[in-house]
This record gives sequence, structure tokens and C-alpha cells, in this order.
Amino acid sequence: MADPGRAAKASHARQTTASRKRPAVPALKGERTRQSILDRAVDLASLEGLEGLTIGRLAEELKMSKSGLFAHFGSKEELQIATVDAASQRYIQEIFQAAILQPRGFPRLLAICEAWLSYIRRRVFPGGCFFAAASFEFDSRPGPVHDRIRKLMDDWIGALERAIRMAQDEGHLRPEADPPQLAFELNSLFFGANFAYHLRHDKQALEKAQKAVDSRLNGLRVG
Amino acid sequence: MADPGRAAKASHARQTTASRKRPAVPALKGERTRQSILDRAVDLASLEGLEGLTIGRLAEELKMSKSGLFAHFGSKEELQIATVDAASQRYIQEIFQAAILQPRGFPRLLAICEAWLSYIRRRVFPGGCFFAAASFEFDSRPGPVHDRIRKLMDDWIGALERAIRMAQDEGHLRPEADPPQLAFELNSLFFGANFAYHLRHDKQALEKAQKAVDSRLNGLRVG
DNA sequence: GACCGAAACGAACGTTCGTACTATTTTAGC
DNA sequence: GCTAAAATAGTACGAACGTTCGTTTCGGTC
Repeated sequence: MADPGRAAKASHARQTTASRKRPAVPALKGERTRQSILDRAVDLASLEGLEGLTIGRLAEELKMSKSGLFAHFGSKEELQIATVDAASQRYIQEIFQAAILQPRGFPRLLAICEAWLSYIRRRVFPGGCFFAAASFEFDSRPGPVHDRIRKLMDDWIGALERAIRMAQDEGHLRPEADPPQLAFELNSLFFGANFAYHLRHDKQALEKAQKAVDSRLNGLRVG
Repeated sequence: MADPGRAAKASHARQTTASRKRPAVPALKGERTRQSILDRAVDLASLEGLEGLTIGRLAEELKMSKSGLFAHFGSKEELQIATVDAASQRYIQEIFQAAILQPRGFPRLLAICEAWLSYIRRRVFPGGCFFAAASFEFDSRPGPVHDRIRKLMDDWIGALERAIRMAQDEGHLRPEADPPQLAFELNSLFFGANFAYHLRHDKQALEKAQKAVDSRLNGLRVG
């Protein structure tokens, strides 16, 4: 570790720039393996945390060599960032895919909330919401991984606020409702549901959250 | 690690039973050092997580030897459990000490909520709420540490529900309010505030939570 | 001041971590 | 089918991990 800059070099230099676009359906074998690594890494990290995620353990589960796996990323930090990005794709897919089909305004906002709770119920990540866990794990660990998580969470809250504003614009939601305030409250209920459901094994947690969301949104609904 | 049972033995056999009462003001030197170790351990674990807490690092910060520190606990797991217990004492102190002075019913319930937000503002734990972090870190890691955290969180939610019921018994809060439901909502707002405040650096997070708490409680208040 | 258990120490153990270098196999394009 | 490139494996390294051991220092009691 005398020269950390050397981590990004040789055959995996291209992978150290996270901005580089990757094909949705990978043509090269390397991309396919990389994707399968990340799939497993996301699950593992949701269970053990991003720090608890270990290259040796991951390689073992995938029946490949540590060094072969390592070469895909060049450093553990790059693996963590790639894992966060992969989790984000899954997250967006699960939360927004169905919701975007709903008509804009109140129905879409409600669909997002329901998708979130359903995403916990369906155990999209085996260890509970990946980002709730990652947020708490990295909230006081500065560095690129922290920054990435933070950006994604800012985006998520931003998307929630936008959905709220859209419902106002459509005339479905009271204009005096404060989007950042409401987004904060909804997100709190989601994280709280995840906490109660997974740590406390409160089987009614999702129903409680649903009820709270419904009554809060209905209270702001017009008509 | 061939015989994990051997961890609890010899001079620290007494420390392996967490139920053993410890004096509030320690007479023996050993107890005093132990307390100072735990004080630092709690802070460190709130920043780095309970797994990220390492004996070597802790010993270094306290300027004592790894082995000397280790002897106080007998295993890392025992250290983690002791750290959780120490954090719980601090938590209870900070949340309930002031609130218990308020008259039972609505004032006390509100005082608990305000104490919680103030506990985040005053940075009682440098890395944010210890138990929010620990809950997410251990929600899918079975074992004694998980069990201890879970029990404490159950106790916390239970205390919240009791405060709500008390407010109903005093006639301050509508009887149709559902204590588990309301406790879930309040706790969600607390954890959500911690998340927004620490990870997203949302300086208004605590005000948002306060506003949400106030409007929810006032909506259920009688008179 | 001598004694003795408690407390702290320093050195070492075996293991696992992330990472580096090199060699071998597999793949993709001609 | 050949060949260069890409992907994977193999091996080794230093550092840090939790833990053990034998020894030394400390603190309270006669």
C-alpha cells in the first residue's frame, strides 16, 4: 500500500472510472462474470455490510480465485463502489419500474410508496434495504464510497420530492404541503419499517407503515 | 479457536456473565479502567461500527496493551456486548433523565421526543445514534450481540408505547390512538432524522422531525 | 516492609485481510 | 485455426486481526 495510485493500472485501468458506460447485455465474457460477481456482492453486502464483504469470501462463493475476481476491480474500494452502483440499479428497478406506469400525480406517488414496502416484503435484498444499511454504515466514514452512497440517497429523496410536486401540479395534493418535509416523513416511515421488520421481526411493521403513509397522504389529498 | 468455551475462564470468568451487577462508582482499579475502555469503545463503535471496533485500535487510543485490554473481556464478542450495554446506559440517561421530571402524560411523552432529537443535536454519540447504527449492522447477524441489541430496542419501543398509554390514561391523548402504531411512527421519525442529519447533512432534519412529531401528537391531543 | 492477588504488559501464535506479481488458460476477431 | 488480448489462476507478501502465554508491575492488607 505504499503507492495506492498504482492500484488503477494495466488491464483494469478502464474499470477505475466508474463513469464509463457498461453494456446492458454484456457481449464479452468478462462483463458477464463481472455482473455475476456484483449480483452476489450486493446480496452479501446487504447481509454483512460493505466492509464485511470480503474478496476471499466472495471468490469462494463464486468458485473462482481471489486474484481472478480481484482483477475485475483493482481494489476493494472499487469493488465496494461497483457494488453500490449495482445495488442502485436493482433499487431503481424495483421501486420505480411499476410506479412509472401509473398516471402522474397522486397514483404514481402512492405507487412509489407501495413499491417501497413491497420491496421489503419481497426481500429484494436478503439483508433488508441495502441503502438503509449502507447509509448507517458509512455515515461517518469519509471517502469515495460514502460520497457515492450519499449522492444516491440525495437522488432518491429528490425523486420522492419530485413525485410529490408532480402530485401538487396535477392538483391532486394540497399546494401548501411542503415537499421536502413530506419526503422526509415518508422516507422515515420506510426506513422505520425496514428496521422494525428486520431487526425486531415485527410482522406488522409493513402494515403500520402502510397505514401511516395512507393517512398522511389522504390528509393532504384534495377532494 | 478450537475450543471457544475456553474464552470464559480464569481471571475474567466473572465478566462473562453480563448480568453480574457492577458498582456505579467503581472502587477497584480494574473497574475504573474497564469503564474508561468502554467509554472510548462506545464512541469508536458509533463511528466505525461494532465490527469495525478493533481491540488493537482501542488499546492504542487508550495507550495500553492489547493483551491488557483484552483480559478485561475475554473475547471480542464480550467486548461488543459490554459496549452495547454501556451505550444503553448513556442512551437511557440522555433520553429519560430529563423527561422523567415532566408530569406524566402528554408533557412527558413530548419531552421524550424532544430529548431524542436533542440527543442527536448534542451528538451524544459522535457517529450518530449508536442503536440505529447497531441495529442495521446486526439485523442479519445472528448471535448474542444481535440478541442484546434487539432486546434493548424492544425495551425502547416498549417504553415509548408505555409513555403513550400513560398519556391516554391521563386523558391527554385520544383513546382511539393505537400505541404500537404511534410508537412505530415516532421512532421512524427519530431514525429518519438521524439518517438525514448525519448522512445527508440535512441541517433542517431535526426541525422537520420536530414539526412532524408536533403535528402528529397535536392531532391526537384532547382539548 | 512483606506478601499476594489483580492488573497490565510484551511477544508470539495462527488466520485472514487486501494487494502484487507472474503464469496459464480461455476467448474473440481475423 | 491462428494469434493477440482478455480473463483467470497461482503464489507470495506485509499488515492487522483476535487470542494465548508467561512475566512483570501495581495496589491494598497484614
